[in-house]
Amino acid sequence: MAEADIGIDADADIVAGQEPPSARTTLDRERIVAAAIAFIDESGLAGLTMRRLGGVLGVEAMSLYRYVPGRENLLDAVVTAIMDEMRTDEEVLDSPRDGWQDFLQRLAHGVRRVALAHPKVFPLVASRPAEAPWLRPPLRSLVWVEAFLDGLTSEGFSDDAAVGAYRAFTSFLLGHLLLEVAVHGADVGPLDVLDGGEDLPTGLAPYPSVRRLGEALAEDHSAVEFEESLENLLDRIALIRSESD
Amino acid sequence: MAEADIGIDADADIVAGQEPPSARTTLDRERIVAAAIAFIDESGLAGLTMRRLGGVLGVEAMSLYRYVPGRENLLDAVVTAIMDEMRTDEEVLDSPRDGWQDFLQRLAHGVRRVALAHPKVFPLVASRPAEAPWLRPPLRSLVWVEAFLDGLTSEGFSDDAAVGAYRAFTSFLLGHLLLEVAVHGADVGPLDVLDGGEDLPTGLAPYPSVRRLGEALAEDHSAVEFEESLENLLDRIALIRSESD
DNA sequence: TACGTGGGTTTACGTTGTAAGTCACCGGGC
DNA sequence: GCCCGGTGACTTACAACGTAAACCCACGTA
Repeated sequence: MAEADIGIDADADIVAGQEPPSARTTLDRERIVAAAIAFIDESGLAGLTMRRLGGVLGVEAMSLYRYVPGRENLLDAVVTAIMDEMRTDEEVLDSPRDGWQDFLQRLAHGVRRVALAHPKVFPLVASRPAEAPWLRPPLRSLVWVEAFLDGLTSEGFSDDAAVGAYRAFTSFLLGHLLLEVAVHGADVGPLDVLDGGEDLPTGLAPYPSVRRLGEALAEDHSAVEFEESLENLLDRIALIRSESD
Repeated sequence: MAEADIGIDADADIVAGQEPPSARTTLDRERIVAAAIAFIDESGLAGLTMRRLGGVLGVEAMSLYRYVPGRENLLDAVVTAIMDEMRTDEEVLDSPRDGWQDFLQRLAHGVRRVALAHPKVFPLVASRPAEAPWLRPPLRSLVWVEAFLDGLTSEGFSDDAAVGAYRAFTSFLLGHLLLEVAVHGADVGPLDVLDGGEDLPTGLAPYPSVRRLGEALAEDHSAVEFEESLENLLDRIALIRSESD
């Protein structure tokens, strides 16, 4: 940043009407990816185009291609970037300190925080093809996979038990968070507003149970369900651990 | 193109070489949706365009719009269509017969069969926005939601218990099947072949655990994991059931 | 024979991702 | 001072997409 005021030089138009303080340094990959995340966060994945993304960065679409090979690759970068946010999450540890349960609890909550922080981005984590079978969503970063496996084996898990735990853990997180984020109004396109009517009584006469339970079904108990399911998962993992001794 | 020689009457080509009895009558929504599913099955979602889909149906792209409002709507139709396949699945019951455990077992396996039959389509089930909070993926059909809820309440579940079970059930299925289908090579684009090398030893020196466990991680134990997790889920649901008595 | 209409085609437009070429500036050797 | 390569943006161009609108033609019916 820095060169706030420009005296004489050619950037007169910049002086005219731009973002006041920070401003027009050069582009770089990180800034692009961050802008993409912000864009998806508020306009949805469908609304993200190279031209528009260039737009918010004050730049022509083609300029992005100097730093990003293409849109697909950019989306990949987006998913790894949001998972990287967990590295600055104080609650998440990179290796067990107070036992593996605590370790996994923190990790799970970290992922959940990421998902809730970016509900429109999170489905990408699941739908992007993984380039390797060990990079299961939503833990799509070698760093975290390594942390997971190493963490558990250091806590007395056999190799097989660690792998089994990894599978169960990812499967649980993916399912729960995807649904939580979806009900939270996730993937809705760029500009569609949900009509004010939360009501249901349209043509579901033939579905009496749904009709009767509709209200209960609409309630959002994600948080407690998450805790309970996670607790249950940890029990199962404890079992896996003890079985392979 | 296509209808190379036309005799006198236009139906000559039909006589020539079509599906024996039914054949190239007019288009209709069902045929279009079926073609879309087949197309995605073998070329991936990314490859599906209105023009190409018209192509395989021997018709111009715009003709589809007489039966389908647009691509988005078509994709929605695709997901409800594949979930409808379960209705012809003999193993799946539409109401409990030998207890709710059996009922849910059959339902779960039915969904799994659908997912495995259409690995490239299944992610759509998760990523399409649900128009109502009670239509949680992957059970994205009122028919099945009703069957689920009614089935459980008829087996002595309280309303709350049925709803809780529904949430746990969908969340489990979604997570597990999405991952199973993903490792099975799901969303890969239209024409990218996975390179023959299944090996891993590229640049993951800093990840010793991943390196060591890579082989184990690549193994596919989805089937048994599915059974075990499902068993565990049913236990949890039994608990939910008894708690709210 | 005339007609309306259902089912398909043609044409056209705006938007997308991206390959290729171009131009403006800037810092460093003579 | 001058030149000059390189970097970082812009411009142009193209094929493909989704889809609106107009059209066209063969048919069943009157």
